[in-house]
Amino acid sequence: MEERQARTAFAALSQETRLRIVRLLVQAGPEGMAAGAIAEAVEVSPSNVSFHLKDLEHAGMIVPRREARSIIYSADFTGLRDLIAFLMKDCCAGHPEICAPALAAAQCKPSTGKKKARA
Amino acid sequence: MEERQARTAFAALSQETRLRIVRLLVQAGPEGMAAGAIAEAVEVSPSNVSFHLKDLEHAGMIVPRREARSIIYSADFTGLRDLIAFLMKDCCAGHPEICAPALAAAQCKPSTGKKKARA
DNA sequence: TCCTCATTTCAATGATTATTGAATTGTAGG
DNA sequence: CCTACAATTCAATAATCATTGAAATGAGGA
Repeated sequence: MEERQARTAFAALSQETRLRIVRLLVQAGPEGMAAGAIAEAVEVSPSNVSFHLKDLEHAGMIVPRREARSIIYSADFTGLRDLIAFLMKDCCAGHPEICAPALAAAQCKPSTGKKKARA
Repeated sequence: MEERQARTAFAALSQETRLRIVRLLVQAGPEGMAAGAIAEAVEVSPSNVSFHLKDLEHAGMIVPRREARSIIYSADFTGLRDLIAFLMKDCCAGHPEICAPALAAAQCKPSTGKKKARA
C-alpha cells in the first residue's frame, strides 16, 4: 500500500462519524447496509452521511453497490487488511517483538465467546 | 485502546510530515533522534516540527526524553502496537480470514533483506 | 554570570474539513 | 407520465488544522 493511500485511510478513520460507520459495517459483514439505514444508525443527516460514505469509499474502507432504490455499503476488508499491513510493516520492520503482542491483544485467533481458544 | 485515543492516533498519522516522522523514528529504534535532527531529516522548520512532535506525543505515537541540551524523541512501540490491535480487533471481529493475510503482507516474520526467509 | 545553542511557545494567517438545508438525480410503482 | 422515495450534489458557513516568523524558555560551557 502506498503511503498516500494509507494517509487517506488514516484521515478517514480519524473522524468520529466515519469510524462509527466503518465499525458498523464491519459488524454488518458482507451483506452491508443501505445508506439510509447507516444514517439512522449513526444519527446524522442523509446528506452528511453521504459525504462521509464518499470519503470512506475514496479511502478504500468501504464499497458500494446498488440494489433497487437503495445503495448498499459494506466494509472493504481488503482495504482494511492492507492498512493493517502498512502499519505493521512500518513498526515491525526490525521490531517483530511488537507484532506478536499486537496479535494477542487483537484476540485475532481465539474464537470470541466460544469454548476452545486454539486447536 | 479507547476509540477516542485511536482516532487521535489516526489523525496524527494522516498528516504527511507526521507520518514521515513516525517512520523515521521507527527506523531509528529505541535510540531515537533529537528534534533538530528530525526537523532536518524531514525538511521542515524547527517550530513546525515541534508542533507535529507535540501532536504525535499526545497521540501516543512517540515519547520524548531530555539529553543534555537536546530533546530526544523515539517511537512509542507500545502505542503503535495498541493502534494495530484496535484496528485488528475491529476488522477481525468475526473475520479472522482477514488477519492472516495481513500478517503475511506485513512480512512480519521474514527477516527483511537477509538471505533466509525463515528458520 | 554571560553567551550560545536547542527547542518550544505564541499570535497571525492561510488552507482543509465538517455541517446544513435546498435542489437534483435516479429508481420504481400506480 | 406522474408521484414517491433513496441518495447525492451543491453552495454557504462554521470549525479545525498547518505554517510562519518572532519571542521566550531552558541547559551547558567560557
